Amino acid sequence: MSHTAGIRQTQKLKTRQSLLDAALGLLEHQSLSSLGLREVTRAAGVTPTAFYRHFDDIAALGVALVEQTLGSLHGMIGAILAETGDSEVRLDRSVGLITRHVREQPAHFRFIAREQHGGVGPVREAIASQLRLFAQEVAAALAGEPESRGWSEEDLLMLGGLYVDHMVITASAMLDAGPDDGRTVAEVARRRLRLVTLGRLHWLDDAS
Amino acid sequence: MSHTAGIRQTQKLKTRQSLLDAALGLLEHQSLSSLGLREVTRAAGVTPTAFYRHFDDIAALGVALVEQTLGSLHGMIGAILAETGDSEVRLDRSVGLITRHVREQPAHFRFIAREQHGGVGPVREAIASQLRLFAQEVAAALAGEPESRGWSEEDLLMLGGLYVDHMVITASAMLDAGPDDGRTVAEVARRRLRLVTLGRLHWLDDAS
DNA sequence: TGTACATCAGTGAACGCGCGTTCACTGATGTAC
DNA sequence: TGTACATCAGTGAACGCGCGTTCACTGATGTAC
Repeated sequence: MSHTAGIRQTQKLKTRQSLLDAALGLLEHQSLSSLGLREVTRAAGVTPTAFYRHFDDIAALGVALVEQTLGSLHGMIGAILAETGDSEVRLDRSVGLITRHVREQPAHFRFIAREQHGGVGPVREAIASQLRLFAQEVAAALAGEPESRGWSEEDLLMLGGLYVDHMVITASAMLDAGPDDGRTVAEVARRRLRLVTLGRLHWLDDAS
Repeated sequence: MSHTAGIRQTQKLKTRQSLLDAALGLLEHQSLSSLGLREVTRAAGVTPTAFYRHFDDIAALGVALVEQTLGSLHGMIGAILAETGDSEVRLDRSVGLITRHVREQPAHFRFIAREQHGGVGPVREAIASQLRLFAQEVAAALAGEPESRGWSEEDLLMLGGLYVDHMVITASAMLDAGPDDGRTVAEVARRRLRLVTLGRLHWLDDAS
């Protein structure tokens, strides 16, 4: 009933986090379905059997990793879109923000890009579910803008999904590119966003 | 020096194809990096050692699979875009063609979607290289259209890449969707394409 | 505060199993004359 | 066409290895009185 965490629980959470961190590190150069339980515990500095105190199997660890990785990004989208100002400026900031996040936490984005269509069902579903949430958040943010007057909810969700997919693609391209090609990737991402935004502005031009 | 294939070579190619087919089948429910050599040979009906007569390792088989899978799709894009007529009709046909291909050869598309960002480097590179080629083909086809007057080569390539990425996303969404949701996926894909096409038509509207 | 017992995160040994790779081989196919 | 030899795709046994999972355990932390 106490609200402060006991020593035991604190230590347990620390070990759990070690497992997650170790796994994320290892996943930078391989995919989840080839990640071994012993490999993870070895990197985390615990015995293989300790793993079972925290997760049923590697797939369960993967799902936890998805939630931790994408959960921390909620709100980030709203923050970008809430900004006012010239659309070109906002566009620059959006791309810049993605670039920065990818450079700061490459392993997180690599993991999501890799497992979005990877071989582990529960993880795929967890990612799809989170990305659907993101698309809804974007749609909700777009709905409040004057440019969205007259848009159906369905179309807003379509556009939100388009932006989210674009972000994932951009992040993935950033990761594949060397540090030199990063600028090129960002520039192409900016142009794509510009084109999509143009399409958005003319979506209701002609109902015939 | 003979131009007709000998019995030996014919048989060897047949076995090689068995290995590729068996692997593709197994990859429907797992990713390449967790695919075992023995697993493949077992499914193909040959001994494990026979594998080495055809490929150095599983990664090499993966690269061959990429070439076989994506190589057969070249030209398909040109065929769509070469069609004349109302843009709405062309758009419908494009989505319809993807839908059909995905339904006919789900394993091929699943493989590409999964390994595009998968854990096997050489395979990722082979896919990226093929998709770059597709983007160039699309750009070349677009260049011939009146709507592309005044477009820089760079922008055409950007748009080509956008279309290709969109196709991959659509194919992947098709695969994830049940047969019932297929219509919804196709409808959303159509709207996205429409929006991108709208953006294309207004790309040069305002140079200020 | 002190004591006696319960809980449970992490240990370490043990298991059976399938893996990738090696090696010497077989016998059908190909080639030279 | 027939013969003698070379090639080489596929075989089958054997290897050492790391895997996931089980089990009984230890000892620090938590709890009841």
